[in-house]
Amino acid sequence: MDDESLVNAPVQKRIYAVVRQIPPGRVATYGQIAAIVGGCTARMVGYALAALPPETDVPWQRVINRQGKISPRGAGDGSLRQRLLLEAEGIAFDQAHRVDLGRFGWQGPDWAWAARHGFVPVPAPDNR
DNA sequence: CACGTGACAACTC
DNA sequence: AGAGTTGCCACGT
Repeated sequence: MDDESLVNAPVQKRIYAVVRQIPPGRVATYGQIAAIVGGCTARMVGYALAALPPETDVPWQRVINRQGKISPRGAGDGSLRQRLLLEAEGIAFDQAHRVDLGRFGWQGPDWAWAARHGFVPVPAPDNR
């Protein structure tokens, strides 16, 4: 089915698929997405999200940098919108405009889902 | 805490 | 068919 096509799909498409699996009220980092997709660097994730249309179904807003902060984006207004969207989902920002990845950090997609898309083996998401 | 480095893919002309 | 341009990082020292 289309799911398997994902394996042959361009990297960006795979990234979108993973980001789409992030549940509301949860945030993931570029590096995390990159690690799940595999063979992809964190920057590639940023590039992919930057190429997303304004009406995409991909929750790009839930993807933030490793610092737990929102990327500055070119204009800067987009960052504000992203923050509002996250707050609307229940994500809390601290005084430093940072999100506690330990609380809201996404633990990764379901193994069954990942396996279905050929995202296995998935690198250990910091079992901590 | 700040700076510099390392590193890729997709789109358009 | 090829080349150039554009684009929301992470890590170590």
